[in-house]
Amino acid sequence: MHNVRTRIAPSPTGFPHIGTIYQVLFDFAYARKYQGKFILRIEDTDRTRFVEGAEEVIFRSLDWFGLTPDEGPLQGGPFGPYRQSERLSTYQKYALELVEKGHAYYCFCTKERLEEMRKEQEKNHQSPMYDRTCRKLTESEVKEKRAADLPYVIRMKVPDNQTVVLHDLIMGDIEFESNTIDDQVILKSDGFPTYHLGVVVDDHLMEISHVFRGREWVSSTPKHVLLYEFFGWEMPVHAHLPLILNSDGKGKLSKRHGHASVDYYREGGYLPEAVLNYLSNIVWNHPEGKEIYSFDEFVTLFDITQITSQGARFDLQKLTWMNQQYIQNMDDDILLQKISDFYPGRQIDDAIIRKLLPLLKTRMETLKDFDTLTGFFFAAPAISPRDQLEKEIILDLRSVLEDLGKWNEQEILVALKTVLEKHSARMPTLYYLFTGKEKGLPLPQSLEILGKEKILERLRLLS
RNA sequence: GGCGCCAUCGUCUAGUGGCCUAGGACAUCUGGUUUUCAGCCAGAGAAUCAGGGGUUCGAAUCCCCUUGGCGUCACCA
Repeated sequence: MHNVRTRIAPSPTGFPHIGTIYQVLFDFAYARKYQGKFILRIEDTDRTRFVEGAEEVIFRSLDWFGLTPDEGPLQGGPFGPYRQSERLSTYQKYALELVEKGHAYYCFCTKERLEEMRKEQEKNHQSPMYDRTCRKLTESEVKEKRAADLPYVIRMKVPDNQTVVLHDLIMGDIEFESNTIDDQVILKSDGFPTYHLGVVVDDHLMEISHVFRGREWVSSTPKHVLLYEFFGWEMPVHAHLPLILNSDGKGKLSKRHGHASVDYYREGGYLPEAVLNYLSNIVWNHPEGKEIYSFDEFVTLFDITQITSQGARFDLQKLTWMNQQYIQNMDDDILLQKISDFYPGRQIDDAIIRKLLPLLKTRMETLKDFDTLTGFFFAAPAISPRDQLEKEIILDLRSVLEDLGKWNEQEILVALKTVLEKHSARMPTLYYLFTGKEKGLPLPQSLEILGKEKILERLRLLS
């Protein structure tokens, strides 16, 4: 096998989809596994859908997951440029080569005509396909139209009655009848290539060895197979990954769902390693049945031919559970770092948080929970007693805590219990009085950490 | 509709002809620990392996059909 080179080829048309990361996971892992390279190529060939700034968000997202490419627009490399809009002349050259070889042809049909044609076909219950009108044009007719400066596209000339087979690493061989394949446009009238020409040319030129992509691509892959044949190039190994479905099972995970976006996780306090773990686990199983495993472990153990063949529904609940597991088992120093990274610009007292960490770890599902759990440590909640009973409890609390000899967890607990018993109240009441919420971090430890002075002061303010 | 893919608990899956009266995880429910909430521990319910035919001594596992789901049919990727 020659050098492993994998790639992700997103188009900058919006926020990065979690499905893109799912693909990159395999690109990246495969490249690491075989000491290869992982390449990022920006497929910005659709000017109508181009979104300003989308490219930067892609870079940032990959970095956040630790899936930084070895080659790409940012890091450069020997196969650049890595942006398709900067490679236009290349595609034009190859499109022309195909025309010369008789594998492609000029098409002058207008959009209106094509639309009408499709309508007609649908009415007659035929599958919509280009009717090959321009394929019949003579050389001189083409010359004439070109001279008249008519807008044109270049289409691939799909052969008749041929079986096109796709060898897929995961799915095995899949056969297609060439008669069902459309004479796809490969070069648009604006001089930009379509996806089909773009990928094939670039994957070849960039010496991509393995293409991992979603299953939604298999039906257009025979076109790519043909293109490789036309050019006389060796086709990279293809592996089509099972789709990630909406949690209701209806269709591909769509942008309608907030959690389809990579930002949802970063902003929601999810850990990239947990997300990656989850993403790999929905289609791959650890040989020992483990569900929590590191990316490195995944890299050494996974076998691309052994991943699941079914589309998997996205289960945010399970991801959240995994995230909680990661937090719970995380080294204190690392967690501390993650927390302060998550709240940039905030002055956080490391000493206090370090003491809270053991209490926090089993209670934080995401880093975002840090705020709700520890809020009252940094500012007294704006509350007041809700009834006469609470007023009395506060008074008792003040005197009992004031008299406390030692300010530690055990003593505080005894004191709290005394007050509780006297009024036959329950813990949640105290939680409300101290934190503004009826549940949270263990109270005795929390009060100890916060300190006697602060606590008494707050009680004074309450009464 | 054409073409292609897929089909095991609610969800993700294990399972590659006998070890399966189908295992694990999430979720759900119950009990225990306990200062609230978590966590942890123990346990329960939950899949006639989509349905129907074969093949075989034997099928969740192999074959066929049906059904269902998904994908795709653009000068979008």
